[in-house]
Amino acid sequence: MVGSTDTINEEVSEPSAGSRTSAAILEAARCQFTETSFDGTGLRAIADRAGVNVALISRYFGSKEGLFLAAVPPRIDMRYLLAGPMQDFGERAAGIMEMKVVRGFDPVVALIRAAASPACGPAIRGALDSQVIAPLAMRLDGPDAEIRAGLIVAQMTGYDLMVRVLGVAALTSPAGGARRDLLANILQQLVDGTPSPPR
Amino acid sequence: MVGSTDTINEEVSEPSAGSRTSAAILEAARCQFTETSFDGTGLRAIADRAGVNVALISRYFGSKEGLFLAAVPPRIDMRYLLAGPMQDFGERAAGIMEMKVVRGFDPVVALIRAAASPACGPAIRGALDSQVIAPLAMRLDGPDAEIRAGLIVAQMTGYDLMVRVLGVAALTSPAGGARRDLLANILQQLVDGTPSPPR
DNA sequence: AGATAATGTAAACGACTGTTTAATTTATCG
DNA sequence: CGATAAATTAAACAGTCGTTTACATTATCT
Repeated sequence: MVGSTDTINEEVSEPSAGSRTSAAILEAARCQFTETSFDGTGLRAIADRAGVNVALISRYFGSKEGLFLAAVPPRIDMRYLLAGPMQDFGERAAGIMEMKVVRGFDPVVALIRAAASPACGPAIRGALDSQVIAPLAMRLDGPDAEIRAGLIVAQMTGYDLMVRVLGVAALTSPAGGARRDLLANILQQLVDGTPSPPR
Repeated sequence: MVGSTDTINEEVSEPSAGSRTSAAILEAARCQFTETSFDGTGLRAIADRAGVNVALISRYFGSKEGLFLAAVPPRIDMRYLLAGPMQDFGERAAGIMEMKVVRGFDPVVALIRAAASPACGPAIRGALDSQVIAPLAMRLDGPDAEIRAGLIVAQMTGYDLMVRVLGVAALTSPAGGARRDLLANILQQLVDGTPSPPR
């Protein structure tokens, strides 16, 4: 605080003890919120998973909500999804949806589970509106761009709900290519703005 | 139990006191489970809402899970949706999705909220598989009927999640006709089995 | 009426919730 | 080293959770 030379021998590669444990809490919280919902997760379960005392959670993150917002911030990275031409959006999106989770933490699942809780719902809705639907709608040509963007997000979220939260059989079987193509196709139709179809 | 004449003056129009209160509990539980999630709902809240003692819930329904299953049975009535020609499925489905809830109880919202809870997830997945996706897939022609049925359910569930649980702006604005037509259209494309589109 | 079963009530149960307090250990630095 | 600050701990806080128990009330029926 006095001068910059005070912490000269604190290497950047060695974080302080506090930041190490807070990082452990964050990772444990991410996995726990993914597996159990926001309401269904107890602070003790997170603390035990992180190998840390319960009181440290309140100390570092103030409250359970504060921990959740720090661990699973309602920020969805749209850069990859919106990069490149929009005529390949369906392919890109379907590719993302097929990805498996590597380390127990699935932010989408955590957010979907938290969306069921009235405490977190408003924050998630706001993030979805401003960070996902609005940017996506801006990239869509044709009429009713916002509605189509909303339907795209609905399809993708519903897919995640079916596959990753519920584990519905029809979409979890290793059908591979066909499922991916169908998903890519239907999303692309919403991007292109399906004309009133030939009846 | 002895004879059928024992309960001769018990009119069918006047239910017993027990069934009246159990009905009150059920209605209160339905509304409460719709508003709050399964985990987030306390038995006291339900009892107060029904104007009933808490202990009666355990008496009549055994446990909280028993009450939930009795109040919000994971049974989705597919008769209307599957009645009539499948070339009008999109229209019928979109019409259903636009319906507003009348009396605080929205079974779809309650089920979606409950799906977030690991306790209820399996039951809901099973019901979805056997009662919704499978019957729907059986009515679909063409290849990958199961996957397409799953995607249809994903679209509809995601839509409900966006609109009725989160209240996303892009899909709640009173755009009316356009939204309904787009939804009907995209669902119908999944029914018809969208051919690999002209690229 | 009197016995019997059904129905409702108040209170307590132990277990868990998120959070706070006070004491203790550990590290940092003059 | 001794002082100071950071980090950690165990314990307790007041609540709520779902459920159970023992008791009171009310209806049912011979």
